[in-house]
Amino acid sequence: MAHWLFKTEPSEFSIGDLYKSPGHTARWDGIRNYQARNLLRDEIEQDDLVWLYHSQCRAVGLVGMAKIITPAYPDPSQWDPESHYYDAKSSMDNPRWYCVDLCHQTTFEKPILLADLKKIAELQDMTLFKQGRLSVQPISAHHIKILHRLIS
DNA sequence: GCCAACGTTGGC
DNA sequence: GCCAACGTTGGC
Repeated sequence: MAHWLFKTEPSEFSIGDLYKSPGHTARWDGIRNYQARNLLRDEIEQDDLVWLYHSQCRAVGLVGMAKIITPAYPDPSQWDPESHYYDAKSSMDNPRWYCVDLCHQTTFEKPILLADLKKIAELQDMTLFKQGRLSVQPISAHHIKILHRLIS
């Protein structure tokens, strides 16, 4: 079972919003970056775990965990002209963008702040630091061990 | 709000 | 296929 880091801007959709969603479950849509899309569509599997990361806010960092409860499926918002995520160039028979559904698992008592992650030498080769803008990232087993220590 | 880094677009 | 221009992301 793999672990992933998903970024979100809490002003748009926070871990609290996920918790408050029906069944603590929500669609993770609006991914519009090809590298992130490829991970979603080709690598991510049902039951994988997601570490949620809040960006563009006062307390930037990892805020909790969720589980992927569906395989990737075409993101319906790409065909919705009313949606901010509408993509006129995506066709039904060749969908360009994918999404998954997530179920909230835990919200950390205290977030693991980016400022603290930066202080841990063993974490400096995380994708988070090497590809700062990628909104869907793998987390290696080695890094997971270290992160688990930070929340226990 | 600023700005650096990065991704996308489009003319050639 | 190159690359300049432009748009977006995200920490601070």
